[in-house]
Amino acid sequence: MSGDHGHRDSQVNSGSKGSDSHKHKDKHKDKEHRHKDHKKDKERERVKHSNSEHKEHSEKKHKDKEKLKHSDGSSDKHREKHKEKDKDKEKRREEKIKSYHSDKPKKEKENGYVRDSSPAVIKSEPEEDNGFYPSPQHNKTSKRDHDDEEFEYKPKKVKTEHDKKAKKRKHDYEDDEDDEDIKPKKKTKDKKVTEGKKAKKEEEEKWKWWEEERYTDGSKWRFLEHKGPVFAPPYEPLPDKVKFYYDGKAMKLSAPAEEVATFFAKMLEHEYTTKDIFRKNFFKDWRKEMTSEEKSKITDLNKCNFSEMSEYFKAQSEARKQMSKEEKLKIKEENEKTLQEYGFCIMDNHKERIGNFRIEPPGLFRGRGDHPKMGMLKRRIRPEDIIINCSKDSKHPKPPPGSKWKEVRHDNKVTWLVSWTENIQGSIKYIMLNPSSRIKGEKDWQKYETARRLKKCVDRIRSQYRDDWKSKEMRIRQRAVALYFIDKLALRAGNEKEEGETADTVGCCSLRVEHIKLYPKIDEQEYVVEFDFLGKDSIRYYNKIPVEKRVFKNLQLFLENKQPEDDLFDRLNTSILNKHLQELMDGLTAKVFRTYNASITLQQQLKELTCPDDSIPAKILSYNRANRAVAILCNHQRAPPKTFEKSMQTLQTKIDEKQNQLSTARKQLKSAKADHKASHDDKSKKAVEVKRKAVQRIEEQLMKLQVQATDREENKQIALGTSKLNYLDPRISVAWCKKWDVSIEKIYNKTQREKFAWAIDMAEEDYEF
DNA sequence: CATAAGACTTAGGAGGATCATT
DNA sequence: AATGATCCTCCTAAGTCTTATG
Repeated sequence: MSGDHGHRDSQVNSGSKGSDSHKHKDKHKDKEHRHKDHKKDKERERVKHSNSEHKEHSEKKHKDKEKLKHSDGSSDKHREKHKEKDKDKEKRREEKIKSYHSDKPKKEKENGYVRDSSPAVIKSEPEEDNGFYPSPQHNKTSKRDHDDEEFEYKPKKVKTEHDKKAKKRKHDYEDDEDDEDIKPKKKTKDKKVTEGKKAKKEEEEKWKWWEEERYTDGSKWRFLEHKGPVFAPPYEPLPDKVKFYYDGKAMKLSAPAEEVATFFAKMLEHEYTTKDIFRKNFFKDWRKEMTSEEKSKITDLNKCNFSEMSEYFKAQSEARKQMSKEEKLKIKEENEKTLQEYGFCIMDNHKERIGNFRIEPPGLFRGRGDHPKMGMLKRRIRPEDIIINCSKDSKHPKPPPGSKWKEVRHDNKVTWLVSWTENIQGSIKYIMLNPSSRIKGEKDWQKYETARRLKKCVDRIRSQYRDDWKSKEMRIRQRAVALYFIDKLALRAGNEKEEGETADTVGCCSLRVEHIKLYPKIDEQEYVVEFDFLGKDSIRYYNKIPVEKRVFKNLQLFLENKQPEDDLFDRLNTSILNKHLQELMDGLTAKVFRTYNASITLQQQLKELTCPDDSIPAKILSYNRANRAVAILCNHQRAPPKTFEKSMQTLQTKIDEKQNQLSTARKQLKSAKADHKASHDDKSKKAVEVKRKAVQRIEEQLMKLQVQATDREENKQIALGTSKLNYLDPRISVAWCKKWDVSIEKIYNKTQREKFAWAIDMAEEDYEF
């Protein structure tokens, strides 16, 4: 793919050579992408630069005179000429409160154990076990061999039953591969027993899969039984009174055509429906559903009037909101029932929650950003499209009466229960387990362990890629510069995408010339690179950042003789990069850097920002700020809430009111004091106390409001959720909570606590990422 | 090797549920 | 109780990376 980029049409972008391709026309024109104002870039910078892990070693002088050969043998005209004393331009953010931590790295356990699969009774995690599933009697297998990076650690047997003794035991595998040597013998839980006994009891019933051994033969389970998916409800034709009009005349549509029409009608309010591509795609697919009469009659979407249908749906949703309590309750119970029936499966003796047990209903495809396929019909999935995956010896799910599954297979090398092929991109969709499940949790845990292993060798890797900036080979220089971006800026890898099939977005390896600008000198800074491109989900990445001279020179070199739409790294792709990374560290891929940098940033920001004397709300603000630093690093954005300005205003009004209250209260306190001085009697003394309390209370309230305001303002267009859920080692947060006596509920909601149960259970306050 | 298919993680938004305020 | 703000859950698209295939 990178080979053919030579001469793309670029009229839109820079007006140079017109030619054959239209690929990149109009990009960045779509107002719908959030082009965030650049305010936050400042903040991004701040965060980055305060990240000591990222500190760039200021260079001595390198005379790099050596010639660089393109690997195709072309020329050595690229030489770098300048001596340099490449200064660390980065201003560090002044140190805040310094660590109150002893900072000595404690050794943590890696999750490198081997599961012992002795059979156990089914534990039902969710409160009620309705006895729906027969208990599987097999699973007699013993040891599973190990398949991943944690080989080095000696396995230890852990029993599966969950009596109290069992749970006190900590899996203590030390990794022996490095310099740390002390085993902090974790004393069995010395944690306080503050929790109510009810909570405690429940907790004890939870299955602690993390105390068990893992499969090591590549199999994901031994036994799997489930009820299959829940299908979308069948189409219910509109009442006759709801009319569709074509060219001003009412027209009764056949059921299939009507159904597709309702999809459009339901989106009428959305600006999607005003877009050309959307309308074109929709109309094309809609016509396919029409009878031949309809097809011949309906030839112009602009003559279609869906407004009655649209009104009807609005009225319906209004009616739904107005439903009585009982009706709502009934629906809720209904949902609960399907959840209980279809929402769980049995995997290896445990009842586990399924993530998405409902099949995606038909509708119009809504791609993100400038998606060429937006508006296409996403067709209804039937049992005949469905592949079921389960144990041979399980009770197989039954297809709905009168239908058959496409296939039933028994593949325990994969984790999914159900799959089907979607018609828009032709990709496969799956039904898998909930994040709280063992199978997801283990993987998640392992992800963080890999990132922690990177921590141990990141210095080596960094110095290596710095060396590689000087390589004679172009491909190596490109690889090294790309890796630098991935490490420093937490960019995504950037796989190639099929042109014209998806929105035009890029990641690191797929950056094009047009996505960066070089400024040898700008605003007091040297060697500045400006990034401006659309990343995943068409979220804009904008950043202007000084880089090391050598990187800058390399970039200039990479840009030579290229058109804006050419690949910046024309000799690199993600598989080359990942292959290289694999050689540097077992299990290392580009995305590990994101995880690593995110987690290490959180840990470090928490250290920096948390003041021991702060109140709990202030500590939580600090936590949110640390979280925010990560979100900025990873460019996790959100649309500013619709009502943001207004709600900010009301909050400000409240603050003003509070301030007035406060000054009144202070005056009263003063005069009470004066009274007391004059009279010295008991009564006035009491009055003083009362007023004092009042002032104090109001001060606290005011503080809280102000904290809230700051937090909200800073969070305007930053999404914290994604990093919290996917990038931050939860043990860092758990440890922080323990250390500062902040209850975990303040940081994680219920779902999050379920997902991170392993971390909550095992991390102590001295946990070090 | 290159490419496609497959599996699984990461992502922001919609809309309902819940909470706070009046 | 009504209303509005906020939180949470679900949804499913869009990535990454691995594995299979030619």
